[in-house]
Order: sequence, then C-alpha cells, then structure tokens
Amino acid sequence: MLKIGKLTDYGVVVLNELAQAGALKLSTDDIAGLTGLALPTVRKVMKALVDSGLVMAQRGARGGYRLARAPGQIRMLDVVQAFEGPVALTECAADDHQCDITASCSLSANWGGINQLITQVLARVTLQDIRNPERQEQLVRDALPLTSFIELVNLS
Amino acid sequence: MLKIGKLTDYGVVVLNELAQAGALKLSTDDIAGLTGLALPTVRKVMKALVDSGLVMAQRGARGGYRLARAPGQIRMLDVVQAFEGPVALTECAADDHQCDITASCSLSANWGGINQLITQVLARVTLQDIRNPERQEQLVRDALPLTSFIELVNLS
DNA sequence: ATTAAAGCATACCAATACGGTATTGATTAA
DNA sequence: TTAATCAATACCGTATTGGTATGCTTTAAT
Ligand code: SF4
Ligand code: SF4
Repeated sequence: MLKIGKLTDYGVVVLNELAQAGALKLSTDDIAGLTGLALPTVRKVMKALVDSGLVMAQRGARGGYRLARAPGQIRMLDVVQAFEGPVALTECAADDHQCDITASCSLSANWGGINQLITQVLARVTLQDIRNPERQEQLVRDALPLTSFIELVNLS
Repeated sequence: MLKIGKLTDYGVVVLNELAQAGALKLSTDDIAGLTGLALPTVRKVMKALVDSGLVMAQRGARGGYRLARAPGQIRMLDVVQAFEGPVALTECAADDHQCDITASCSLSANWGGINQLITQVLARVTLQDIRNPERQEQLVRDALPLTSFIELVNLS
C-alpha cells in the first residue's frame, strides 16, 4: 500500500482548515477542535509546518497560526517534503544513501524518470486544488493526454 | 522520504534480469548471483512475483523462472501492487480502512485525484521503459504538457 | 524407481520508523 | 504581572519491514 505518512495527511487537513480561516489566526486548540485531532498531535504537525515555512506562527497571548502564502501557492510537494523529506522512491535516489547492491545494480540510474514524474505530479497539485472536489476529476482528465502519449512511445 | 519498499525495488531489479535472460530460465541461485542479493531475499521476492502472476515458475530439476509477459506489458503499477498492495496514499483511500477522524474529516473524499494521478503514472511506465535510460528523459519531457495544462487551470 | 535439483511454505527475529504522549520552557499581548 | 499561547525535547509502545533459517514438495534426468 504505497502511502504517505499519517502526519503528512494530517498536515494537509490542518492546512485546509487554515485556508478556511483565511486571515483569522487559529490556535492549537482551535485546530484540534476543528479537525478532531489530539492536541499533542497537532503540536507535532504544526512544528513541521512552521519549520518548512508553510505557515507563520505568532506566539504569546492572542497568537496562533496562519498560512504563509495563498492556498494556490502551496504545493502538495511542499507538504510532503515538510514531513517526509525529499521524494526518493529508491534508496539510491536519495543523496548519499545507497543500498547493499548499489555497486552492482544496473538500474540505479534508471529510476530517475519515475521519480521526476511523481515529483511533477505532486508539484502541480496545490492546496487549492485539493480543497476543491470538482477539480479532482478535472486533474485526472487533464492527465489523459500524458498517458496516451506514453502509450504511443511504448509501441515503438 | 516518500519511497517504495526495498523489496519492491528488488523486484524490479530481478525483473530486469529476467528480461535480459529472455527465454532462458533463471534459477534462484542465478538470480542471486546476477543481482548480488542474498538467497533468502531472492526467495521472498520471487514468491511475490509469482503470486502476482508476473513471472512463471517451473519447479523440479532444470526449473527456474521466466517472465510471464513481454517487458512492455509489465507495468510498474503491477510490481508495486504485487509487493505493497493497492495504491492508497491516505488511510481512507484504502478499502474499509479509515483513520481516527474520517468521520469529521472534510477532505476524506478529496484525495482521489492525486491518487489516480499517481496510479496513472505508475500504470504507464513499463519494465521496458525503466530498462532503457534514454527513455527516462523522454518520459519526463512528455509530462510537460500535463504540468502546463494544470498551471492554466490554477489561474482561474 | 532413484536421486538430485530446483521451487514452496512457514516461521522467526531484529531493527527501524512511526504515531502518539507528556513535560517543561520561552514569548508576548493585555 | 499574568495568562495565553507557541516551542522544544524527550520518551515510549507498536507496527512494519527487511532479513534469515528451516524443512517440505515437486519434477526432470538417469
Ligand atoms: S542500487 Fe538498485 S537495488 Fe539499490 S536502491 Fe538503487 S535501484 Fe534499488
Ligand atoms: S479521513 Fe481525512 S485525515 Fe483521515 S485518512 Fe482520510 S484524508 Fe486523511
């Protein structure tokens, strides 16, 4: 089950709530209440989001969190990277990392393509997109040209 | 670090070797030797590949493994599913599974789009593609139309 | 039939990653 | 000064994963 971490998922949920709130600052409590997440979990999520620069935090009384940019400027890729680091499908794709057989592996260089494709997809879907169910179908429909193109290539 | 499991990765490496061998059957020992993987690991990998129908096994003396279909007909999606089950980026995307807050989560329905996009990508890259480094760049280049299209959508 | 070469199935273990929780400290507005 | 709020760190239990070992079943060749 190829999946992203729960925390990453929660991150998106929180971002969604922040987008809803707009200019209004939300406290940790607010977020916990709105999302149904446990308080400590929210803290952990917020730390990652703040560290990555996706949300701004203001502390002290009447503080809270707000988005650092417009929802249309927050890419899924940013969120994923905030929680899970760089996208590297294989070990050898990550910097410095290399698996036991990297030396003799004839494919170590060949994963780059898929890696980039996945990255592209994540980079092009924004928080705004994911907030809007109608756009979901649109995205998939738009991807069809890609698939048919590759199909042609494969016939060669 | 969004990644696939090592076993999945190894699966591709093995498939690559089988593709190279063509009609010739490879034994577990052969595969271990060619790839540099440990014998028990190869066994585990082969089980998944056979169960999923991607490779045929013939047992007994002079037995061995060979691809069940042409490399161009083996999709990365098939391999990933063979090792990791269905592609479900979030908990709620998998059948029956649902996270603690699914009930109150406003985004539970909205991950479908990305999920399908990722699936599409994996479905359209074949073993043949990944064996050929030159095709890597081609694939990424072909993806550009998709990205520019989405860019336009985002401006609305 | 016998035998040896293979694949098959299962069970087990260790390490890591992950999710979740608690505690304490640092800021800042009122 | 004080209360509200975020920040930092540290901890722990569990689940997953990767890796290993062992014994059994099938089959071709002789
Ligand atoms: S070297 Fe080969 S087996 Fe190792 S991570 Fe890279 S692709 Fe996978
Ligand atoms: S319900 Fe919401 S939080 Fe739970 S898995 Fe689905 S999207 Fe993620």
